[in-house]
Amino acid sequence: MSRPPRAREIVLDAFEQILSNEGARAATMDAVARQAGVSKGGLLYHFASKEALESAMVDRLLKLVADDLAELESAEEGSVTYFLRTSAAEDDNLDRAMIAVARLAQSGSEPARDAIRTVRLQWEDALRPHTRDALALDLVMLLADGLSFNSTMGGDAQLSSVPHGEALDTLIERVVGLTTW
Amino acid sequence: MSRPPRAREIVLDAFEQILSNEGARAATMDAVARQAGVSKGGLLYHFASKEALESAMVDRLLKLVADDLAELESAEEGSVTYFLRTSAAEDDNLDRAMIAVARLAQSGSEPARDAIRTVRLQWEDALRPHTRDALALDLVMLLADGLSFNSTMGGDAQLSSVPHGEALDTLIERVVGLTTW
DNA sequence: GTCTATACTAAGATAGAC
DNA sequence: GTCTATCTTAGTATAGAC
Repeated sequence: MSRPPRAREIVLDAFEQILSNEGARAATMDAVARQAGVSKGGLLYHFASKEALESAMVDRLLKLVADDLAELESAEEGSVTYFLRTSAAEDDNLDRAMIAVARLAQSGSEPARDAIRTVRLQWEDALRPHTRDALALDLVMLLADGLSFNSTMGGDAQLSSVPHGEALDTLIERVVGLTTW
Repeated sequence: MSRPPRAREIVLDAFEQILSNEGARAATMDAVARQAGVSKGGLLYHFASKEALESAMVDRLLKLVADDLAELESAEEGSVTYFLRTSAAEDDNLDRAMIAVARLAQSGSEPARDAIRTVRLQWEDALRPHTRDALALDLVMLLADGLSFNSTMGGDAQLSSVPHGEALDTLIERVVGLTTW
């Protein structure tokens, strides 16, 4: 509690970064150790196996989502607007963790897939009181899934046709108008 | 042209199936050969490398999308309805190929990622004439991304909260009403 | 608490028999 | 055209020095 072990976080950051930038295939123990600036032995002191590393990544996501759910409830702009806006982001801690865990999930990690499903349900429960009806909630969730999916597919060289900036703001505004009171 | 090589397709089916059901990590040459009922040597006669196998999978997707774009144009129910309905499907050839290539993309294959982006643009271009404006088109595309994303995350043990059946039909109907003439 | 050295395993690929 | 056998490399993990 007093002071979190720092090296663990650095290693986890490295794992997250490689997963995001290069995909699960490239996220080997070796690559993670190199990126984190520690030796393979050093890595394995902190995380005894790859599974342990993945599990820690999932835990990080769950923690960040718990924080986000609190944010969401108190968001000045409204919960749904906040949710959709942040679903499109790529550069905060939560989204990086989300992308990393999504990559693990698609590569075959069951715990990662469970986590993705769990956090989706948590967000859905949190937004239910703020949306008109079940249909409106479905629309909001699917839209967020779409935005999130495009974040994971984007990567560096994106320049895709997915709305961003002002177009995205307008879209969110419209959808919020349709789904909330 | 006269008769397509049958064994190739069987191997490709096996690859697709393992990618969909177990993820990219499990889709090894060995596993594909076993599933296809051929030996490793036999597999490598048809596909000289894993890269060749992945490339063939991408080609299959591009081919199926080309067919789908033709279907979409002539769909009785309307292009947008057709598009959204099929984006939620999981059990036709196109969707299986889409899920397989999405898994490859997330695991780190650049060609797979390019393919996903390409087909998204193709669909977007095809739907543009059928939607009200840029914002409506964005909404339709993101909704389809969300539906597609949930297909890839679902897998066998789904039972998730993603709309299906009648709820999905209603949602699609509403969105089509909002985005088309 | 972090490193080097090394063992073990699995994956991708080749050679050549049939 | 498909198989068996084998090689190489890369990835995970262990042991033990520092």
